[in-house]
Amino acid sequence: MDQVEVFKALSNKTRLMILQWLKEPELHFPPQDRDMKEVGVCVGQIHCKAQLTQSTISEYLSILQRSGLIESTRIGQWTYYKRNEAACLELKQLIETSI
Amino acid sequence: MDQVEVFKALSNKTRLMILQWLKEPELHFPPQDRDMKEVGVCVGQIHCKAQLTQSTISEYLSILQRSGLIESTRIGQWTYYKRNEAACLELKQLIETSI
DNA sequence: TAGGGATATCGGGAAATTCCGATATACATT
DNA sequence: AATGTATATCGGAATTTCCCGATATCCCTA
Repeated sequence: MDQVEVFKALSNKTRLMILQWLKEPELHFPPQDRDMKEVGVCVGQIHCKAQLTQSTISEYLSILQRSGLIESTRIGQWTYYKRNEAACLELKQLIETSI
Repeated sequence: MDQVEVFKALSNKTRLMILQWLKEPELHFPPQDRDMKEVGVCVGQIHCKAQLTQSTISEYLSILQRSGLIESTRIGQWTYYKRNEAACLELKQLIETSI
């Protein structure tokens, strides 16, 4: 886990919000066919909520994914993103010991 | 505490190192007249260790200070920087609950 | 296989960040 | 007052980030 890369990923209001929304997806996104806990939330819903263009959100999701904090699953035409809870925990522990 | 500002401050290798050095200053810096625990470490020592120019280090210390994670004391011609442990704790707790 | 919907990628302008050298300021000593 | 030392600030070139519109890709359905 690259600390600097993770902090860069988190140093943007929108990306921070996305990570927090994905913590409790049922609370922040309308119901969808697939189970949010299992597969996550599709890009379109995140795009709607974030109020930035689709291309920007897609890029931001990539940045978060590269940092390791979220992961994606492609199902049909949809890509679902959810938190990587193991990585989030690792980050917290890293911060706990290194900050 | 502005989360985005704090993460920006931490999204740089050198600034991250500085914050970590200041965690145990006696371990990372040569002895000095003033008590490191009390007043911190002077800019010159941090500059020496960081291998960047004095002006860059001075700016980085300002960024860390604006984020709230460190604080400074001026004594004579020296400015000593030390961690703001309360703010560091607040950050950890914020991350614990919000990430 | 043609068309449409969901997402990713590309190219780019504007703004921010990185890091520098030069210079200013502040303080101590002589 | 003059000089030397420690730090801060300024101006700037190079790079990165932000966010967009346009377009490409992928997948589904008719």
